[in-house]
Amino acid sequence: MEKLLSTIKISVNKQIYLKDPESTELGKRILSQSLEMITEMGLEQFTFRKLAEQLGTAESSIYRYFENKHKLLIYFISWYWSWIEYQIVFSTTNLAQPELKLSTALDILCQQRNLESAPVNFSLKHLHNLLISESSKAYLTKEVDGENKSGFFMAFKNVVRRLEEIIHEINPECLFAKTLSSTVIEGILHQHFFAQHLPSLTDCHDDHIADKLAKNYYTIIFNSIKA
Amino acid sequence: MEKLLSTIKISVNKQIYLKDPESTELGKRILSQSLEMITEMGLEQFTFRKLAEQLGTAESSIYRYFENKHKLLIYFISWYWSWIEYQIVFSTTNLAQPELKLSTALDILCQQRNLESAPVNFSLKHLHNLLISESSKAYLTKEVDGENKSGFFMAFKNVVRRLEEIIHEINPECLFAKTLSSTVIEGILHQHFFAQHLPSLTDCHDDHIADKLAKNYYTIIFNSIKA
DNA sequence: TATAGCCTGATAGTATTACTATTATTTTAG
DNA sequence: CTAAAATAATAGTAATACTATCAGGCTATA
Repeated sequence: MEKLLSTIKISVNKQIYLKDPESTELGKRILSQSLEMITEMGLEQFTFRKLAEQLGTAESSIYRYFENKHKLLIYFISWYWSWIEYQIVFSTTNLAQPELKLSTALDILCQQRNLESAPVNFSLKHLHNLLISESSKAYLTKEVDGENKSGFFMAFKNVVRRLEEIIHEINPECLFAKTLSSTVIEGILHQHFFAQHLPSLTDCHDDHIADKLAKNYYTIIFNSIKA
Repeated sequence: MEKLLSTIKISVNKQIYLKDPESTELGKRILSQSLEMITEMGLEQFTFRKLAEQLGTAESSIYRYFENKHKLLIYFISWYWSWIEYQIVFSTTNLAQPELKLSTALDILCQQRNLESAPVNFSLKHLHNLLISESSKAYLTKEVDGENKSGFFMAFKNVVRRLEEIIHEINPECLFAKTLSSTVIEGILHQHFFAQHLPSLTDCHDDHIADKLAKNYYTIIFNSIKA
């Protein structure tokens, strides 16, 4: 899997950026440095000015890659879900039992599997933390309808659809597979956040959190659709 | 119930505001007008300056009630969950069957029951929309730990605990009641948002959405904890 | 009835943010 | 080697998120 992963490239909707950041050295530095800064200081405190300072470049150079920090956020989120989808498809294709597909997909969604083999220069650990803390902000805006039309949330919707399909393989009669799928996928991220900051809202704590989350959500999905 | 509701007052943690907005005419106007403006233009576009303009007052007068718009958001969210908790407790106490408690609590959480009897001058419909679109932003910040220590999220945590208790009444052995409860409560709000803006992520659409949500989440919870 | 104090409204000011524009310099490609 | 593209440096603007000051009106108590 590692070898294959090093040959594929996750591609992101071209409307999200002005200039492909993966295509130049500066672009790559923008990605890795901004990811680190956003996870460290939070999206609200992060600005292109601070990023330019850290990179020893000009604000205007960054604006040539991304219109604003919201688009940069969407870029990371889109990249993340494309990568998750790739892993789910790669790991579940050819599995005979749909139950095994479900547990495999959940392992991937909960980051139970190894992260360290994707073909990028930025930190996947940081990316996961970005998703945990910031991803809801990407769509909870007044611009959501326009951005949805532009396909900015396609990668996320594709992952929801993949899980939905696995659910329907287990029980084709299930009438709430979309709701269950999106609830669980969002829920996993929020539970990570709760474990770090609001622990009374979750049963899944620091140690082996990915394992616990994957098991609990497996039970929730599997039992929900069995009746 | 209506009579009783008109005599109780939902109280909000005093650290959230500088001066109780329910205590003066201006304060009440701040609440109802800001609620309308936030749901209309979104939290990001909403400013105290615009609010002051609409109210025909000065920005500085508003700052005497709330430190900033984040605190105002927390005020509304806190008020909302206190009110939901009140309704859940009021409606489920003395019910014999825990399954009925569950469906009652879910009806309330999904807004399946009548909203129009709470003792306030602001719109509960707008408040619900505020929660749908903005509530996650209250805690997805770098200040979450400090604000949690100050008790700003207590009202929300209480509601999660109420649902958790009902789940444990149905099955005291359930090992993931907190996760299930917080996932469903957050999920309900997000499903409302998806129905409005990202419909491919939900099975619950416009017509009778509250009813569908309540039924689906009842099935999800009930089956999850039965095994 | 006087007076002290609080609330409000008006005005002004500051630091920061989120950009846009211009131009000079460096890098790269043919 | 030259043209074009990319970058860096500088400057500037409108808006935001406040903070500070002060005058006028109303209100509670002595």
